[in-house]
Amino acid sequence: MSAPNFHLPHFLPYLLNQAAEAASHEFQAYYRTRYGMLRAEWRVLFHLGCYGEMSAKRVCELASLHKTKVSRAVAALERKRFLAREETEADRRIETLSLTPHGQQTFEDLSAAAARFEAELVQGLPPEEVKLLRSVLLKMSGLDQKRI
Amino acid sequence: MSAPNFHLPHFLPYLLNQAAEAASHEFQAYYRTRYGMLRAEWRVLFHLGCYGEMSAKRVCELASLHKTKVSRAVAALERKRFLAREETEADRRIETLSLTPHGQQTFEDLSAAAARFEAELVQGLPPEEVKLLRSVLLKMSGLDQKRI
DNA sequence: CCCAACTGGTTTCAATTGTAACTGCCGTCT
DNA sequence: AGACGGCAGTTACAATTGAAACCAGTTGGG
Repeated sequence: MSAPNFHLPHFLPYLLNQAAEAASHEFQAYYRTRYGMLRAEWRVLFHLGCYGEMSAKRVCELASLHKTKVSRAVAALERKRFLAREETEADRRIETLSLTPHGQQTFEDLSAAAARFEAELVQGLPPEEVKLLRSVLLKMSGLDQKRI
Repeated sequence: MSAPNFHLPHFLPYLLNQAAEAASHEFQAYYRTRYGMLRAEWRVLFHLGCYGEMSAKRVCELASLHKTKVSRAVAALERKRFLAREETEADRRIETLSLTPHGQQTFEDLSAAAARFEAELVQGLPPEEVKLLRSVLLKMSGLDQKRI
């Protein structure tokens, strides 16, 4: 009935969102200004870069992105010649996506940048804490369940 | 030069975003379906509920929300009779925002729900880990710097 | 074989967001 | 006083997103 004395900066979903936003900020500025990419676009690019070719559907599942977002991201990446689509023989509904050399090169630049930003982010934190952080986040995100 | 063997689910900004999204999901469904609120709206509501009346500007700073988002959220909350604005005597540019009784009651319901979702979220995790998680996120988000 | 139900992916349309320009009010310098 | 610059908050317009309808292509039961 009376105010339950709720303390906002202890609320995990809020904390996670704020931390996520703060953590993504610099990287976002990098891929936006340098390659004109949107969030969904670098995610698709990185999935193909990290895991090799796959269908749009698979990207949706792995990245927890809605199919319309992926559809548009793929269209944009194709327009910019970062990826190519190929019709699958066995099932003509499915398009196999893969990076072009240009896309591959861009992925390499971006992943190097990502590594730098991450290093900056965790500098000052004890490695133990970072390790634990990763494992907890992996569990909470459900990313540990997804088979690649 | 060659593929730096970047592993996406180890990349903290990505992990944080995925975890944040997963963690917010249920609570989001709750305030959306039950009160038709948007993200910015519950954030404004919670700031007023937790910290008492303040200006829109102050909400922007504390919540790291852009002023247009806050402006629209305030308009929506006012339309739904959750908050009231009052012109400040000293400086007529500033509007002091405060919850109506109805808004207060809604805040109480939502914060109770939030507490339940959070409990569900951390159940299974050792309290130590949760404590550490919070402190790391607090640092990374910059929320620990903001004076209230 | 054939049609209904389903699936991968796209498009359409409305709702949400971001950027930049705008309003009215305040403070200061002259 | 009065005018220039700055600030709180709003609005207009374009870009992004989400929900639902849509289009092939595929599958499975009769």
